[in-house]
Amino acid sequence: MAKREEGPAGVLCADLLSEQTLRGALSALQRGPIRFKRNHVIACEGDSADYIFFVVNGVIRSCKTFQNGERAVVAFYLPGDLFGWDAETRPLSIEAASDAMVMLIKRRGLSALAESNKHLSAFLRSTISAELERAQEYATTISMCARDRFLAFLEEWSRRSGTSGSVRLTIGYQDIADHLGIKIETLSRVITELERSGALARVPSRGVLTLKHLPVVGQNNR
Amino acid sequence: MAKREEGPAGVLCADLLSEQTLRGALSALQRGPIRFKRNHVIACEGDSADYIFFVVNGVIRSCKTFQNGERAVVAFYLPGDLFGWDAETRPLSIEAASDAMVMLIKRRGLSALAESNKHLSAFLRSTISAELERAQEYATTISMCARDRFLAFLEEWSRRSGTSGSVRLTIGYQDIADHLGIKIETLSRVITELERSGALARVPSRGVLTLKHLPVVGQNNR
DNA sequence: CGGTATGTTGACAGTGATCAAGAAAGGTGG
DNA sequence: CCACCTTTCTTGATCACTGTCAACATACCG
Repeated sequence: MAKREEGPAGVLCADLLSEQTLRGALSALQRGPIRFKRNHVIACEGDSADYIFFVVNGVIRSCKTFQNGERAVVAFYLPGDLFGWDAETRPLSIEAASDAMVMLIKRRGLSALAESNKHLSAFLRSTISAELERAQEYATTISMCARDRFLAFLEEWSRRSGTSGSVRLTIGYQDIADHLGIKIETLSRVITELERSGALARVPSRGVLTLKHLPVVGQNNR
Repeated sequence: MAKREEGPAGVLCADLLSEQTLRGALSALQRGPIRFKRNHVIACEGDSADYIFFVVNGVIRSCKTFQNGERAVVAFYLPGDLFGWDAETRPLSIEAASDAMVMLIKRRGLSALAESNKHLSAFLRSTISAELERAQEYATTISMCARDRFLAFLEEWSRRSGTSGSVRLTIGYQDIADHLGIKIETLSRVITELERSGALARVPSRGVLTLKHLPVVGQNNR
């Protein structure tokens, strides 16, 4: 589960690659990788969902923007993640949370391919299941206070990005705040306070947080 | 999408039933329906997930209980819902939020069946996808104020239960509050205030809320 | 170098949590 | 059917956390 930035062709999953025909069929369905700059909107809420996405590098966010300008960042996708397997029309917009490279895969084509290939079919099911489980774990933070939401986020980010000890946050605070459902000022204060209490060390250079110790999450609520 | 309480055998999906062999194979995998009383714990967090569940009637909740006794209700499942397709071990506990009848289906068996039946395979994928989409829609409420969270909940409940105009809440306020990440006192106040302002009418009898009009959700945040 | 985007800090206000008490509803046994 | 008990919901007073507004600091970029 370490790094999976394997480049254009050999994409989806090591197991799947062993099948020569599948590999060929897949490469016929995919476009890219395409480069996106930070904050570029890759797909809009309401668009027809013709493609699913594979993150080669960078971070993608899926989010909803409300009429009043507020925004909820529902999820982040990291290198190796396959996502966007939604309904016919996208319920959320897909945007680059950092400079990123993304591969696009035809949804219908992949769907058809899954009909005839049971490995692919099982793989897709487990991929979606895993995302559902993450979404549900995220949902358990709804009753937590700002500090615990951030710690839960850090924990998940650390786990998913495969790093240990130090966590490199390559996305902006605004994105994190919108993901946690708190304001950026509150996020800033939380981080400052964690640093002051010695739970966290901030490396001055480039968005790198080093966590020294994680206080238990889920003890306090709002 | 109306009522789907079709009883033991003819369970999963109308399309699937047309296949005689599938029907037979499925009935070999399922147990039940089993009756559970309100608050009965059907499966615990950490248990191995040998079965998935099909709700025949009543309401099931999946939730996480924290060390401090706080609880987060991640999702409710209504009659017709198929769920519990998690990892090997359950990330959440499964409990009856009202008196309910549930069918249990062997996970491994269904998984094996899906390998050889592409309709079932596609059906499972779309079922999980739909749940993911609901979880993500739910996630967009994380930044909302108590009132808007409740309204979003009512909207979803109304849509999913297939009623229009009047919504019958067959579950307790505590469950709803824990689902929305607010305290029961706050929930009570929100409902009282909505009623006072004329947005909602409460039918005195038995947990039946009649909604007259839904104010726009997502305008205010906390 | 200046300008814009991003993050930090302070003062204050508002929402929701907490604590406490009471009311209403459901269930049980007489 | 009523008395009693338990559970669930309601309401009030107070407090803590987080949002808001504003000013400033810092980093980034042409």
